[in-house]
Amino acid sequence: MVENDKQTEKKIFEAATEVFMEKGMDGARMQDIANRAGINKSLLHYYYRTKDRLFNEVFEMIFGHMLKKFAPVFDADLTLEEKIRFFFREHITFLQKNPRLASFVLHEINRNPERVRNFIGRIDIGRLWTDIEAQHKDELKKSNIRREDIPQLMTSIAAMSVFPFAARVLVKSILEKMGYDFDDYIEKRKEYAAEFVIGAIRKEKGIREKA
Amino acid sequence: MVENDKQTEKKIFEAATEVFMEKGMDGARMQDIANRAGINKSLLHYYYRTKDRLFNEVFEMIFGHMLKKFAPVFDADLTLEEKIRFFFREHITFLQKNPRLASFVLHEINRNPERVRNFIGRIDIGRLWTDIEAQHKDELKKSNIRREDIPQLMTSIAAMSVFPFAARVLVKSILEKMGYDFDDYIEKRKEYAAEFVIGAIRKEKGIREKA
DNA sequence: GTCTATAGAAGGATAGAC
DNA sequence: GTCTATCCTTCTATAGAC
Repeated sequence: MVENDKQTEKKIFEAATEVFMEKGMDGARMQDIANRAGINKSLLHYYYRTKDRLFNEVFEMIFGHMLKKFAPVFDADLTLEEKIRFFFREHITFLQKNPRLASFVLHEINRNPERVRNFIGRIDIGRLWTDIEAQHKDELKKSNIRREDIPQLMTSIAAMSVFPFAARVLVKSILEKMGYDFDDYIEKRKEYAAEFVIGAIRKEKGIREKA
Repeated sequence: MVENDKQTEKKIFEAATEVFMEKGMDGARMQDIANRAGINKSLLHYYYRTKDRLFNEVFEMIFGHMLKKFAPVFDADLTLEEKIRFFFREHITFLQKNPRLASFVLHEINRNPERVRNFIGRIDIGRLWTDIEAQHKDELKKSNIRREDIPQLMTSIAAMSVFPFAARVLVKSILEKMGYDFDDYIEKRKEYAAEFVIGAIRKEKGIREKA
């Protein structure tokens, strides 16, 4: 049945996504994936040949999905501050729905650098970069952000959003021991992170004007 | 030879630390560890019984070492701003010397939450927390930082320092494609991160004074 | 396309000689 | 304490029936 083919392949892919996200490539077992998909182990190989191929397809999907979440930042017709608020709202909500994603991607990236380079190679980052610079030339100048500071700023923004999820278990443990609720903390972070970054940027201007 | 006992045990421990940091618990092979230590596989079991025990000892050492790096923040006789500058200088330098540490710890933490809870259980976090609050009561009030914002601030500080290393391969790939040097970026981050956070905090005051 | 059975390899762990 | 040899389990992958 052709109907069933797609069904099965999809079920396998979804089961594999779950298991790989939970255990990572090295910790995942083909048997677990088969069980979760409700099919036989051999079928995995019938559809995907090897564990490696299956993992690669899953990883590329997830990593691509994650990078896509950054896209609006590069073309939205918004001011820099609006973009920052927009980004944190969307991105943290995305990670909220996929709490294991950050940790999974970071681990697998470091485990196999080649994969990342392949991926990065396919993107025209130079283009995105100059777009950002062009779009916000005035704002960057007003905030006294030099070209060489852009990597610092970009990674700081990513850090504010990703870290709480990447260190989820640790942060959650500590917060709960102090009587805070993790979900509530994340919800509040959408706004906090935006104001934090905007404040940091405004300050660059302030300090240098005084000097 | 008693001399050699310590020698061997230490060599094993060091080799294990390297291999576990590189491959993670699931990806590490006892054979690799034996090879790197220049001894036989059986000796690993002679000294550490199982892979699990060996891993646990390594993990506890690394995790403990990492947490210790946060200690000065809680008792140093410095102002809040001085502490922030001190922290980033010390902590980023520490991660610079152990570039795989962040990624390793984050992965293993999420893979086995129980381990973290054990560890956290042993620390009197409540005490540390109230110390921080007491030490900087006036400064926190001046910057209009409410008690409920402390988790946001603390995780933001950790994020600024840890993220570039946790996402090392990705950040490095992108920066290099744009003509930046990663090591240079990290070196500059020691100061950038501090000023970024201090700016963000000052701003909380500013915004609310205007309103 | 899906299953059962099994090959084949790898890895953790132990026994026993030295 | 250290090595060689080997056991035993687990896991990926394939062969072959239906």
